[in-house]
Amino acid sequence: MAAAATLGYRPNRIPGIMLSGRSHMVGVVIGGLDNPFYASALERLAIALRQAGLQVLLVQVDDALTLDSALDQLASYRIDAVVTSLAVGSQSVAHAFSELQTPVICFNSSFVGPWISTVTSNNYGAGQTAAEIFLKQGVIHPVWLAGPAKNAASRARADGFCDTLEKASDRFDKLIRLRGDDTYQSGYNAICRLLQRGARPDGIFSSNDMMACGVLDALRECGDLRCPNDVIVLGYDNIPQAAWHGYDLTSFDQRTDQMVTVAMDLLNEALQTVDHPFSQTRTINAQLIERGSTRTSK
Amino acid sequence: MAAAATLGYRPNRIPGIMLSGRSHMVGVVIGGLDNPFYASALERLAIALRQAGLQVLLVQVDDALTLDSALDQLASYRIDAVVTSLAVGSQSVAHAFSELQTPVICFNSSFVGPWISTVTSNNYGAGQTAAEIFLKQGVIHPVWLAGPAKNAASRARADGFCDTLEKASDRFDKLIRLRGDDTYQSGYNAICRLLQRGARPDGIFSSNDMMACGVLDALRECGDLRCPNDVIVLGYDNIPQAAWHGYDLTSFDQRTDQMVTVAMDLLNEALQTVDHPFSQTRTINAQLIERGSTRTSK
DNA sequence: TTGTAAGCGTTATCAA
DNA sequence: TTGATAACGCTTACAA
Repeated sequence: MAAAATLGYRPNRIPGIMLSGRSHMVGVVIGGLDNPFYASALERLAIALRQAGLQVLLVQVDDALTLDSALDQLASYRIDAVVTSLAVGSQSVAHAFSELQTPVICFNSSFVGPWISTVTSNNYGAGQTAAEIFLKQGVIHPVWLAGPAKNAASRARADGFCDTLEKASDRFDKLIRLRGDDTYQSGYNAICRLLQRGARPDGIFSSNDMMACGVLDALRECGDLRCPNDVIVLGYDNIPQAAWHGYDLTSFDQRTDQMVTVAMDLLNEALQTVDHPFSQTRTINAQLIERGSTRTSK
Repeated sequence: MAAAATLGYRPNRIPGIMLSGRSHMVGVVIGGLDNPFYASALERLAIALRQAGLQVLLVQVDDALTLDSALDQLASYRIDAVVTSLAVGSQSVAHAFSELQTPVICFNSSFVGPWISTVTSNNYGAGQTAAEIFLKQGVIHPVWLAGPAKNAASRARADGFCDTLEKASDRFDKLIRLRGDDTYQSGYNAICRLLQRGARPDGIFSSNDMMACGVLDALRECGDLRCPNDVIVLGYDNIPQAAWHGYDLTSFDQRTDQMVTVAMDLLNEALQTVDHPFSQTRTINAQLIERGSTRTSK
């Protein structure tokens, strides 16, 4: 032991990988780290994985092409599993994951396939809650600001929101549907254009907080509608900026801590059922964080 | 080949690691992903490493204890090198890195040691530039909002700023020095307290953008000073939020793209001089991005 | 050109 | 309890 210490000997884990076929490495596939929500999710996930004795092999993905080659590489390193928080995904992505023959845990995304498990926020339910808030606050001219069409979570939020609005269609004007790309700027632009067209919304539900921040800045700079007195704004993700005094944005918190815990449970289960496709879905209720952007004294 | 395709065969890279001793994996040690600057730096770094054919073994570190055990694990996986963007670091951290006997590239941090190379922003020079802007804009009551004492980059910015102010000490009131911890809230609190004490600063240089956003919100909410007419504000990092309409913050861009390019150069050099300590330092000039928070018509 | 064998650093198994 | 040996899946060097 003394000799080992002086020589700076470190046991080599590589041979063990060859023997057991388990590398104790997990591929983590991410994209869009510029959204603080994903950055924070990655941080929590990395902590949880380290505590479980697993290494994080990080793969940054911007398009489907890099994903394919990245997955090939992950497979070559004999990773035990893949965790991904890719929001935007087609069925071809799901197919690429399934071909790995390795457990895949989808974090807040919604791929389906034999090896794929999912932990997701209750997007539909949150959409319903948003609609109920609009009802309670007496909103008449509602606006829905969607994320990219490929974002399944955004679609589910829209469904819950629209279905509930329609049940009370006598109390609402026709819903205005806008589309953004989940960035601040797209939220800003969408609302500026809307106001320039002369629309006077009194309730805006944004598919995520980044766009909602853009919405709030657009309201301040274009037109004369004031939040929350003339128009209330609701976001999703509860990013740190939502709590900044300049925004004070009501938002749905996805409770990433719970989601990570559940993801780790799924991961452990999947790792135990070795070489067999493992597929489960778990849903976490988002938690409404009420702030100034919906606080009106009407 | 046909058989390989049907059976889903993937070459195994693990034996190659044993033979060559090179894993083509690079340990990336990060912390504080809640700061968008670090999230974006990580994203760019991950892309560059993948393009260089290197895998990213991610290590999330919150304290020195996890660092030690994490480095042990990295060593066991026979990583080729370490890249870190840890902002806060003592000499004991540098020692832990050096013990790895593996090339370490410090990204915007400043550890010293035989195996350690560094690429850093020209913090001192940016501090000078900030002081010159204050001079030009006729600032009389300057404020410096520092980051954590352990943050070497923040100290260097302070040095450049203070040295230049002192050279023109006849034109400035005594510099007020505040301390934050690089978070939004600490910037907000620092300025609220300052204004409550009755101070009337007319120029605030914040060690990073997160705190500067807090500063801007504090100015809006506490006291009657307006930015930029009564007080100008300067940040560092040029995070996306600095460009948001609600902040419109003048900031120094560290040009992470250039820094990543240089870091990759250093990495390649270090990987070629195998088994020999490699140590170099490169500095990148930060670029001033002028926005509304310093645009005054005085 | 094709084929065989050694070796990488561990773990695990079986024999002494 | 201890010690020798096979095995993991490739690469490489050398022999046929």
